[in-house]
Amino acid sequence: MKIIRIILVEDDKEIREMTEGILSGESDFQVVKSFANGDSFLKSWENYDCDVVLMDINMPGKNGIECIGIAKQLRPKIQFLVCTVFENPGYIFQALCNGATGYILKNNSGDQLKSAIREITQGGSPMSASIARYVVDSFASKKTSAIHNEMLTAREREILDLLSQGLMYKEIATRKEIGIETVRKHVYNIYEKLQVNSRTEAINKVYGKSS
Amino acid sequence: MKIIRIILVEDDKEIREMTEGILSGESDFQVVKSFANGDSFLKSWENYDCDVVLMDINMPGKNGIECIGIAKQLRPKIQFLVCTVFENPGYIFQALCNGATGYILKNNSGDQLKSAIREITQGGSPMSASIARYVVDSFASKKTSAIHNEMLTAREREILDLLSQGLMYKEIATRKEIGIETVRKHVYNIYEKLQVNSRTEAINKVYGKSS
DNA sequence: AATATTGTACCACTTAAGTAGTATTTTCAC
DNA sequence: GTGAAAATACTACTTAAGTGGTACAATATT
Repeated sequence: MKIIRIILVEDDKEIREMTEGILSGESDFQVVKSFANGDSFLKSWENYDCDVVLMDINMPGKNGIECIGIAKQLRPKIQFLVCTVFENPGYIFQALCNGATGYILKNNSGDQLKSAIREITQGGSPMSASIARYVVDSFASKKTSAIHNEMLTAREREILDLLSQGLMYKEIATRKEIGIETVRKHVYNIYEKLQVNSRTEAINKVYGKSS
Repeated sequence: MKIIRIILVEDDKEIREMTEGILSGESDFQVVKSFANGDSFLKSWENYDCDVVLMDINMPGKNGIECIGIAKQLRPKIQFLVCTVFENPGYIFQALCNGATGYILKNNSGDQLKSAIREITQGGSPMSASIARYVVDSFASKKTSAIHNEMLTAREREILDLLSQGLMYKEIATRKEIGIETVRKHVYNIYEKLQVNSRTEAINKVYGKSS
């Protein structure tokens, strides 16, 4: 059995020790080091080999999100699992953008924590139910774009897609095997339908700018 | 105990009947209707009250993703749980954008299917491990933008921001109270640093475009 | 069969964007 | 205060993008 080596970063002493207790009861877990705040973590975490870092967010000094941002770039293979009481969407997305691969809430049971750690080492992304819902909902908002899209014909959507990739008319013409003048006309029609008058405006209108 | 009413959409007869069997064994589940394809689902699904729609993707006629897009707009409160063999990122994001709240793979066990259905009705977003990882990774890629951003000066980032909004050089010049030639120069420098040669490329490079 | 839509194509024109230099001033760090 | 970096400004030029027509063939739609 492969041992999962874990670093703990948690400022609350009681929670930290309790977590250590929960994890050390498992034969496939090994807590190699605990840190009481982000600053001390950043100072010496690289001296400890590990697979997973269990990270609190709210801590004196550098917070957990910043720590992840810094540490993930140095060791991209290490999985960072956020464990916090904060269910705030801002924190969630920041953490994920900075390189966290999982995000669970502290009110989860010990069993859930254990399975989250196992899941994250096996290519999953454990999230508490409400967190996952926030994440998934962040995609749903982009649906509006599709509404605008319905005004466009299939061909126009294809052109718009290439347009959004930054291709020149010439390149679009080549790819679609049509004349550049035809591309020009399609684009003209697209802009008219979308009520815009430049490539960038069209992209912003359709492919959105939500987050 | 609240009964969860379920609609099944699945073209493979064997899988459909097996799923019905699994679900009907639970006292809190009730399969109110099964459809063998997207077209027949769209035709009459509104006649059946339900809480959750379990949706396959690959089907003759309209596929599951399209069905979700249409149905979710009519009844936003209903939860759509995709259940498919496809682990393709394109499908995943399309499904979520169209209104799916969960996405699980068919190789999941019956128990996992059951808990996914319960989770989705309780405000969660069940995803198979690998699916969740795809979703989470889609956020991480945006971090790279910050790296590129660091190459730019504060002023250049301001210009780039306006650029991304589709403003003309003239407008940018007015807003920043500088000459249009200066804008031109800034943009030139930005493009050089980002190694691109058009507005759209720059935007794609910095403000993401992963999916 | 008649009509509307869509995709294709061309022309002529205007405006905006991008390229590449040089030069001056401001600002910030040392 | 000197030097480096950044912001500003100008000129000159090339290329791409956008505007607004017309026209015709291939598909839908009715």
